[in-house]
Amino acid sequence: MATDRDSVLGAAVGVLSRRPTAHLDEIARAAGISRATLHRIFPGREALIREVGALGLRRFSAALDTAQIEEGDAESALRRLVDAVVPDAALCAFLAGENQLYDDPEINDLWELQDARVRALFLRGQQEGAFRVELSAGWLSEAFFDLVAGIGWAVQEGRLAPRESAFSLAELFLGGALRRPDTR
Amino acid sequence: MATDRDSVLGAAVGVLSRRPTAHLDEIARAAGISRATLHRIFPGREALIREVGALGLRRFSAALDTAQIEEGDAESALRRLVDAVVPDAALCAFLAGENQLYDDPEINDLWELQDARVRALFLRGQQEGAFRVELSAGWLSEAFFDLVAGIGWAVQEGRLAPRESAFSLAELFLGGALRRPDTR
DNA sequence: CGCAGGTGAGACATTGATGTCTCAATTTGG
DNA sequence: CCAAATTGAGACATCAATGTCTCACCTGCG
Repeated sequence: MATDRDSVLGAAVGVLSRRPTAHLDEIARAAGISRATLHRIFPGREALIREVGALGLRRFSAALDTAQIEEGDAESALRRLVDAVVPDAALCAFLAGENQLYDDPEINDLWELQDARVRALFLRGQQEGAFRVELSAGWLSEAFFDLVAGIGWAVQEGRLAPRESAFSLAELFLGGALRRPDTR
Repeated sequence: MATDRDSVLGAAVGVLSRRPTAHLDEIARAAGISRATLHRIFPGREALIREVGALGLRRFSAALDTAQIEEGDAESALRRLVDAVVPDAALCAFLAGENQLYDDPEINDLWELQDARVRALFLRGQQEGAFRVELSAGWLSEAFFDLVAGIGWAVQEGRLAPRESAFSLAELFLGGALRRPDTR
């Protein structure tokens, strides 16, 4: 039963992260069920969207836990976070595109909580001297999420190999595009 | 007349980049005109969306021209591009969120053209030894656009000061989040 | 075999946004 | 000052997506 819901949610993510306005028909077909059954599982479109959003936030939160971002040095913590979050990049892409979700106070609070954890990581890294202080922790946090979403889109549309995605994200975000003349 | 269209398009961008599904009522009000007049200027919602998309691509193309990205060393060219594109970041945010636009072959071709120019810039930079070769030019190009869009959203929602936006974009994208132990 | 539960297909009704029209009010231009 | 043109407000019609219902069918199970 729970498996059923989750598999439907997974299919919904695949469709909605690309086209947030996809019809229920399309989502149902992607999930391999009929529109009637989709309605039996989720009372309506709004409920479905909210469930997908909630799933995304749960997964993101779980990734923060898995990566233990509060532990160890900040750079290593961020690298662990990249590895933990990349598998759910499509879900993050959905979250990034669906601003409307944040009208819901419950969703919004949950998001604030996770975002605060990421900001704290960057702030800690700045205090440790690992991250640059010229860029605000808030912007680092937001840009990180933008790039995670970008990874999700690129992988889904076949522009980026899944195997390369974690490396591409971590290296660009941490090291930037410029080649370092020296480097240890 | 042309001014009229453009000012309406500007207002439409402000609304649509945040909520791509905003009603025509809302867009008309944001533009300070009635829904009837909006309809007189643009035959329908689809036409309006397409016009906004076309405007975005024209502006982006103009930014590439202004920055003369084919001239000089790649890093400087990219810094010029950042300065040129940041004022139109909201428009880029709209383009990034409206995947549906790329169903239109005309829009899609125009996009391909601009994207190719940016990719060429990164490729050139890699050959010059300025940009890292471990990251594909395609990914650099895409990530750059993701961050431009992120700048657009962050500025619009007041999370980032407009004055800081060009700096934040250029520094994060070029130099990454890590503090460089030495630097030149 | 027969029954219960769940599913898919389709037929509706409903709803909300969009497209179209009219008309009075205002502005523009001579 | 008057005529023409433009606009805003509102009343519809239209249309597409959604929500709801029915019913036949299959599947699993006793």
